[in-house]
Parts: sequence; structure tokens; C-alpha cells
Amino acid sequence: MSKVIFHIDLNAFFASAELLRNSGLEGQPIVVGGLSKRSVVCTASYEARKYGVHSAMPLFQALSLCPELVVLKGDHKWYEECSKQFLDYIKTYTPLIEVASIDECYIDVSELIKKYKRPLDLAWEIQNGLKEKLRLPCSIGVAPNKFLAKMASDMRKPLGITVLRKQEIASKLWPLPISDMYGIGKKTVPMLKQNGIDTIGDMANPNNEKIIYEVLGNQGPKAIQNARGQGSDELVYSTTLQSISQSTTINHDVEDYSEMKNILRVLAKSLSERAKKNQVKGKLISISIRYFDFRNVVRSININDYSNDFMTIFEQAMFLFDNNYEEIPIRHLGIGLGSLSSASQDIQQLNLFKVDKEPEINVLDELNKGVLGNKLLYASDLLNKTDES
DNA sequence: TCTGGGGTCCTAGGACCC
DNA sequence: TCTGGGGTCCTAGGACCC
Repeated sequence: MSKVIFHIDLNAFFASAELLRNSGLEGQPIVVGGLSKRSVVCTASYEARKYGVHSAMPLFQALSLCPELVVLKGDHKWYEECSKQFLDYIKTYTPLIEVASIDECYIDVSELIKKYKRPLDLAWEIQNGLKEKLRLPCSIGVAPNKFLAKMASDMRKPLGITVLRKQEIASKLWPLPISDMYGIGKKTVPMLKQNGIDTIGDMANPNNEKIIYEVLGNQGPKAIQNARGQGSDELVYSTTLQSISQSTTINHDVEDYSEMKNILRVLAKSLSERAKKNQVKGKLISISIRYFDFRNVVRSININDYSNDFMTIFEQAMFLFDNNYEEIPIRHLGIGLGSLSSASQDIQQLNLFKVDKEPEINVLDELNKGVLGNKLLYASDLLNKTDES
């Protein structure tokens, strides 16, 4: 018996969330992204998209396409609140929900849909409810499995409802270019095209199996199954956080060691705070360095104890940095904490056995003390990222 | 005025152990 | 006399997604 899966995707979510608290922006071309000259567009409203502005586009380029563009600095806390309202609303319909990202989810409505006169009534009701009650526009894909539902929700935006039945795969899915296929990215597309795989239909074609296995390796079978409409219809109801990271692109290329060190200190501090807020500890600490020439280096170290302590993270990050830094200008620095495990048990134990009093470090003071001097403007930018409401 | 930030998952080689 | 084999952990690198 085949299932009925909805994929619900909020349209231009960050931009929609900004409109919720500033209706004056309604109808204007807006983008959410950073405010520095090296920022890129994170989300563009549909008005902005009319100018050719899209996500991942460098901000200066977006501004040249649309000089009247309203640029808003992102506020992740607010988006998370909006996302929670979205998910809570969906949960009033069914607990069978897989959260795919901050602005999308799958629900299994195989049973629920039987209560409705016409199958699409439920999709229509959810879409309307989100729009009227939460003022969040969405697109919904309706299909027998997750991949097809995801592809369907993408077919009509914004505010679309698209059904993709098994018998419609050949006519609706297979003609699409291979670059439209979820899971096939910009590195793989040229390799597939070179081998005559231009459409999703080509991916589904049994005659191409061998060449697809050669290009995709172990990922081949899954991609082929998806293209044939035989993807998974099993929802994953809960996931555990695997890693957290904090990184920043500096608005100039950094050559001064003490500035690098101060940036890493700020990153370590906020990473530690986030880990504590999320009640996780990790034992894999990593740093990422992007040099002025855009070369990326990632180095990691496995510390044997789980930790979310600022000094531990900072010292290990500095150790990795000192051992790998190539003494050329840097544009981007990051720190990650991986191999996470829940810290809540440890926290209980700490309460029982000792008071875990870590010296409070005021980041601003630290920076003022440091050699940063005239670079403080940038440092406070960094801080605003987490503090702004 | 070139190109963000935060995630997930996979692969592959070397070390190490039995 | 040429060189086990299987399992796991660690680290680096990369593709992809929102």
C-alpha cells in the first residue's frame, strides 16, 4: 500500500520572517544576509528575485542588479522562534513529522488524509492555515515518497500545491534537467552530462546504470532509485546533533597573528556558549582556515574527554592553528566541535558533586586588552551577530 | 567589491590490534 | 619463503543542502 507524504517548504523563509515583525517591508525587494562587503545573500524575497537576485549571490552583485534592495542582517534567534511556531502548527495535524531543516518538513498523512473528502483538501487547509494564522507562505509537494514530495514542492513556488503520482513520473519528473535533481550538485552535474546523463529520465534509464555507477560510486543505487520513483517513504522522527561550529569571514585579509588569535578566542567563546546552551559536549575539535587565495584547510584533533569548556576549545584550536598556519593572509576562520554527546547527565553530576564555576570572560574586555586596537570595529561586528535582537 | 555560515554524510589511507 | 586479513579508530578532504 503506498503512502501519502507531504513535503512542506516555507517560501523565502527568512524574508517572510522579517515581514512578520516589520510589515512596512511588504512588497519591497528585500534580502537577508550579512552587512559586510564580503557578505552573500542568504534569502531573497520574491520581489528581489524579479531582479535576478538569488541566495548565495554576493551582496555587491545583488545591489548592482537592484540598487533599491533592502538589506537586512539575519537574526537566527527570531527565525528559530518562527520555525518552532511552524512546526508546532504542523504537529496539530500529525506527530508523524520529519524535520528536514529550519524551514521544511515531511509529514506522513497516509491515514489522516482519509478523513478528508478530497485528497488535496488537507494540503490546501495546511497551506491556508500557515498563511492566515502565522503569515508564513509555503509550498507543498504531495507524493508517495519523500524524494518525490520534495521534487514536487519545488515545482510550484511560492504558494504552490503539487501532486506527483507514480504514474506521472515519466511526464512530470523525467523531463527535468539533471541539475534539478535533489542530491545532485554542481560538481556532479558536469560529470553526468559528459556521460550523456542530461535529465532525471536519463538517470532512471536502465541502459545508463553502468555509467552512473562509475560516476556516482556507492551513491549510484540511491540516486537511480529516487529517479525511478522508488525512494524511501520512511520518515525519520528524531535526529541527534552531530556537530556545531562557529566561523566568520573577516572583512579584510588578516596578516597579524594576534588578530587571528583574538578572532579564534571570540569564536571559541561563542561556540562554548552554544554547546552549553544545547547541553552537548564534544571530543573532536577542529579548525578551518580559508586563505586569501580561497584555499581551505581543515584540521582536527580528538581530545579524549568530552568538553564544552571555553579554555579547552580555545587552547586546542590554537594548538591546531599554530601547527598548521602557513603564514599567509587569511580571510576566514572557524572552529568546530564534533563527536557530540549529551551533556545533561554530566550536568546533573556536576550539581551533585561540585560547583562548576568557570571564570567569566568578557569578550569585549578581552578584545580591548588585546592588540586589536583599531580593529575593534570588526570585533564588535562579530559580537553583534549573536547579540542583536 | 569576488565568492557566507551552519550543518550532514561519505570516502580513503594509515595506524594499530588481534 | 616475499608481504594474512579483518576490524576499528583517527584524520583529511570533499560533495551537498538550506
